Amino acid sequence: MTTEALVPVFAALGDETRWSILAALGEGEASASALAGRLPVSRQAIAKHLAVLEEVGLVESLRAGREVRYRVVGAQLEATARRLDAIGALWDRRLVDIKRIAESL
Amino acid sequence: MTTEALVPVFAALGDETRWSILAALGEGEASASALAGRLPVSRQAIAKHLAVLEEVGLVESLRAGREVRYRVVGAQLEATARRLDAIGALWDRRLVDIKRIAESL
DNA sequence: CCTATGTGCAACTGAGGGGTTGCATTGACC
DNA sequence: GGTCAATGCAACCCCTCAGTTGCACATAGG
Repeated sequence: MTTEALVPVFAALGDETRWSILAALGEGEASASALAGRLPVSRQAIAKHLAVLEEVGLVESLRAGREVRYRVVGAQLEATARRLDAIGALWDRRLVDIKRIAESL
Repeated sequence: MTTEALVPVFAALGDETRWSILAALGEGEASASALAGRLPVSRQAIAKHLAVLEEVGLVESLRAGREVRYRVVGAQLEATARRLDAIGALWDRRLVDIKRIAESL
């Protein structure tokens, strides 16, 4: 569930409208139509965004009769955050190494 | 230095070529021309990417005579990771609250 | 001084993505 | 069964952006 490629996740997070959707979903599950009532974009636009978000695991869907409710997946955000932090630490470590080498000259 | 809007940072991270650049810079400082020798894109394309990365604080530049060397900023990645983790935790907490409410019925 | 190399600026092209409208379909409810 | 609301699908527009080429400018080195 967390083995997804991470670049597409960032691409998904690099859009203001999708953050609006995530923020709205953060206050509780909602369907595409319900979200369309709260955001200044059409239902189809929201449906596309939800498809993107679900593709990268930031959101999950549940059928409830004729409607499809979406829920935010905090775990995916946290997993992404951990990976990002690990990479940053790696880069920092390398810079530290270079500095140490320079100081030892 | 870490008070930047975070959506543009994710947009910057949502591109494979930019990750290639970051990975290459992770092995040490380099100029745009040097990077162009290692990556399958033109120098100007890399220059544009570096401008984007510098704009969001993921990279910093240093003039060295006639060339401009770029360096990755691990701290910015880590700061972004922390913010991401905080948001994920918020959403998780809310889901927990909902669950607790449901169980108390 | 002349040449090499590294940058910067500008214009252009092509593809992808955000957004829209319209229509078909499916399921809930009287 | 008929109606209404929610979803799904498809075509389309527009704009952004990644990438290119071409040329002008600056600087290190012989």
